[in-house]
Amino acid sequence: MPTITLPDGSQRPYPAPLSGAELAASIGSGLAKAALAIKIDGKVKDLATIIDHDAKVEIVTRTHPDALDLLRHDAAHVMAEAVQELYPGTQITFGPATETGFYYDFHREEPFTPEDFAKIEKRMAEIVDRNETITREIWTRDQAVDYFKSAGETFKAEWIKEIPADEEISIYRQGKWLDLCTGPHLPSTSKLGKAFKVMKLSGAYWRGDANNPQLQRIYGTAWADEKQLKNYLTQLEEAEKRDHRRLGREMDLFHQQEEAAGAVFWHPKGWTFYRTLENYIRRRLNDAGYVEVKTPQIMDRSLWERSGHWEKFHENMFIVQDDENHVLAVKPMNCPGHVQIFRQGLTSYRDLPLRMAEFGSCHRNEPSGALHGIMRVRAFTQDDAHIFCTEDQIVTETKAFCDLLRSVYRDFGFEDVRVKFSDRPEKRAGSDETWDKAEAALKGATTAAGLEFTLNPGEGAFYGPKLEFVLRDTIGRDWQCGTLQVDFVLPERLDASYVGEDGAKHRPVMLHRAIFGSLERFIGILIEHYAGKFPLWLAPLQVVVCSIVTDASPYAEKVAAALRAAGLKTELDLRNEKIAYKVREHSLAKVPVIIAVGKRDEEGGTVAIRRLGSNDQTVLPLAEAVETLGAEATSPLDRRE
RNA sequence: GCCGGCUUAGCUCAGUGGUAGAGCAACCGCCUUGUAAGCGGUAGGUCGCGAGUUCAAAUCCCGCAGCCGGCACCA
Repeated sequence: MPTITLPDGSQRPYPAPLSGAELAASIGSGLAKAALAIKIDGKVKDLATIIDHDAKVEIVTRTHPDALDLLRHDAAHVMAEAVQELYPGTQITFGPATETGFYYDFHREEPFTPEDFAKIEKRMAEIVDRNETITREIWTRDQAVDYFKSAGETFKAEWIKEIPADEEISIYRQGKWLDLCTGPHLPSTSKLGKAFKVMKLSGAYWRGDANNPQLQRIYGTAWADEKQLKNYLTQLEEAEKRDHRRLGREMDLFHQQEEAAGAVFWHPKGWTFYRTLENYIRRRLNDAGYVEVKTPQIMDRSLWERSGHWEKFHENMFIVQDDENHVLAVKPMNCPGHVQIFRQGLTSYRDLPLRMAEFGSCHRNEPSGALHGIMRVRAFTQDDAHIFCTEDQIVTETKAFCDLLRSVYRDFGFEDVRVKFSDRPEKRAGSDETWDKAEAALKGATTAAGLEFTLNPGEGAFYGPKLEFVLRDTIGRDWQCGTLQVDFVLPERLDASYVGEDGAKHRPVMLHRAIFGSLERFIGILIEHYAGKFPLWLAPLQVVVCSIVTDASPYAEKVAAALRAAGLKTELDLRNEKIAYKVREHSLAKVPVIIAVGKRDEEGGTVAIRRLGSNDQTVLPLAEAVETLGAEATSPLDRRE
């Protein structure tokens, strides 16, 4: 005798247990038709699920927040069925829903190619039209293993053996096709609809391990209706337009070339931007009580051996050998160098915390497949610093860092910042006691800083646990930039010590921390975040002054000089071209302010200002324009006061 | 590093075995112009690199590199 509570709060008693489909039908025939699944006490289940107890139940239709996951998971199954029909001998493995769609990993000797996509999509549409009923069955373990083995599905068979004994083996059948799956699923393939598209192809390792065989992953996207699909595809195009590699070229910021794979050639405008960023953070660090240092690019192997980097990372380090057979390494990080500075002379507890910063130019020999524009490079610069402090100071230093970081991110328009806490990895240095201490300290400090975090188990650095700061850009993508890592290991290994109040030697704790992470990557993120349309204070070129007629050239020069005197990065365009031509060109180059001057302006002492993204102009007296733009170009550093 | 794709002029791209093409950009003229492309002309390429097949290779085969999309990695 279940009593069912619906989302509107109404309660319905039923004389006997009933399925989700029956429930939907009892509420209305329209709902029965639209129903895809039910959500019982917060869990999405098949429509065929029998409700035999009092429960809160929602009918999941296409517009329900949980519908997309369901549709996408079904799209994965429908695609797998299509692929197995089209390419006999292909083995199925896993196929989950993703944030924007789904994928399915297949094993097949012959590679799929993008030419297969249309064929697969067509067959998927046919399977939708066939309206195959989807049913759930519970099999015994042996039955399932036997079945998949005899069907030649070795991956599935292997997987079943590893499912914990107390879990049900559920099989979903649609038409002649079936898959091992926990579900839930739609009642039939027609409910999927046709708002899906097979998108791309890639390799993926069986169970995510590079030692395992490689599978072929086919990705697709799926939506509740055609409009959503179209909308998503448009969004992809928009994201492509703000690709930093494309904008970097169009805005003449930087280039890369194959003789220096994984490195950046900064052009004048790009380097101006870089320096703006560097100077900004330099001042923020200075204000926060950091000192800046510079340590050697190349240091002897022995130092890297002592620090522990050699053992763990030497394959990813650039190694050099000199004439006298010394083996050296180009620095992949700055911490060992900073410890060397710390070790010079005696340090008192009164000197702590010592916050040592460096714009450290590092090289890491990243795997070729990892490189990506200026976001993932082999030569990069960190806004790195190490805070040498006592254990007691971890909490206040962590809190101060978190505050600084959030304030910096806000200056770049990033309001939404999340924190991940990564604890001890399998391969690590230091004793379990040390790790207990480090993890407890960092957790305590994070909580004290008023931050919420999600746990990222086993993802810590080899020397200590870490916080990772993830920011969200204007188009909703997440980027991990900042980090703070507690390290009890390196001071020990490199023998850093300070003299305590008690006159005895103690080990300092090191906090490794960065806000941007890598300047190169952060610039890439900013380019995409702003789509190249930088706020005035960041723009590497702020104003272009264009003459409308040649006779106005002297006045244009005067205007440009006045802007430059006010500190604005200004260029002159005196070319013999129509003003519309110049406006178009500088707009495409994403110059934030275009000033056009002709005879009228010269006579009136005015300028016509056109802002990027606007089709209007504002005519202002020159002095007023200089003042307005000058104020707007002020760095947030000077606005703060 | 692994899987798949790609690489032709500065950029975007056409060209599937028979003398390398287009648009835009560049350069040179004309035009003196009021807010997103005025007009005309000129120049520009060892078709990523190397080796092979062929009378003949941008095109077919092999190797390598780089890039793109993922996977794995990310101190």
